[in-house]
Amino acid sequence: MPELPEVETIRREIAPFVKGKIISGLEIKDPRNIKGISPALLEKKLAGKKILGVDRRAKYLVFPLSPAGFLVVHLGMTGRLLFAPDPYLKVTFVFKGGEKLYFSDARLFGKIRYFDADPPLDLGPEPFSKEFTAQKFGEMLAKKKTSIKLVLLDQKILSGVGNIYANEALFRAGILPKRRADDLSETEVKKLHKAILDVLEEAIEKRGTSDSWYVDASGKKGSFQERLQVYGRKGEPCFKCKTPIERISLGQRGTYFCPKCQK
DNA sequence: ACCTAAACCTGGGCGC
DNA sequence: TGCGCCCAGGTTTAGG
Repeated sequence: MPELPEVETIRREIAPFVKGKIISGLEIKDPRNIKGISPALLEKKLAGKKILGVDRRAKYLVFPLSPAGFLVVHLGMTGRLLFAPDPYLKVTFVFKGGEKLYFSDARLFGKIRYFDADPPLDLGPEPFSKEFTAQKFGEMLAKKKTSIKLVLLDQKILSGVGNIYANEALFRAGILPKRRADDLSETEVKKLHKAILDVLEEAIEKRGTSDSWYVDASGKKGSFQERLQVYGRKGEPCFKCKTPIERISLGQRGTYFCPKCQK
């Protein structure tokens, strides 16, 4: 599923392609990913607008438009932005000159939105921003009584981390997913803070995790799935201590950990 | 205010 | 081979 590293990989790939292009229209094969605006009005709002660039805010892609407006795309779980269509094509963005960018989404959890003004996405700090310090992270965690795993998935606390990287960061920090967030020691908070940044950085370097659906805009898989240490490894031996990786459900999500390496 | 759980979706994997 | 069941989970919404 696309989390920060996957969305960032796509952003870097499509930015040079779309920047400066003028949207001439949409080809809507299935309108169900278009949210908060009718397909007809979306097309009217986009037609004739120039794309100024592509920003990433957590897992969202934001396309600022000229003379005004913002196109916002969230890939959900199986959403894709592609240079060539695939079998799950839903919406095609057509540019002046005839070039196209394709949005596909098998499970329809992705969202295409439009805002006249800067989109209010209600997100917590970006992991790579200067606001995300170990100290501030600790202050936020101290207010949360729920499990650290669920706090990492809360986009209002820290934005961009999803299920795969939450699991992996907790393994790297040696912290059990069900530990209460407000129970972590200062040392643990620092380790977790570093683990989050490290795992996201490495995953961007590897162009994301193609565990199931994710591919980049060219249709190519990432390679971070080869580096996963706990996610999806239920019953398989921990790479550090050989203890079988366990799977529990937290917040209705698959949660993987090593019962020996994580405390 | 805070937290939990259901709902949204459907392709793919699995068991029979 | 084919059918049916169940799982995957980011975000929103509803309920406690």
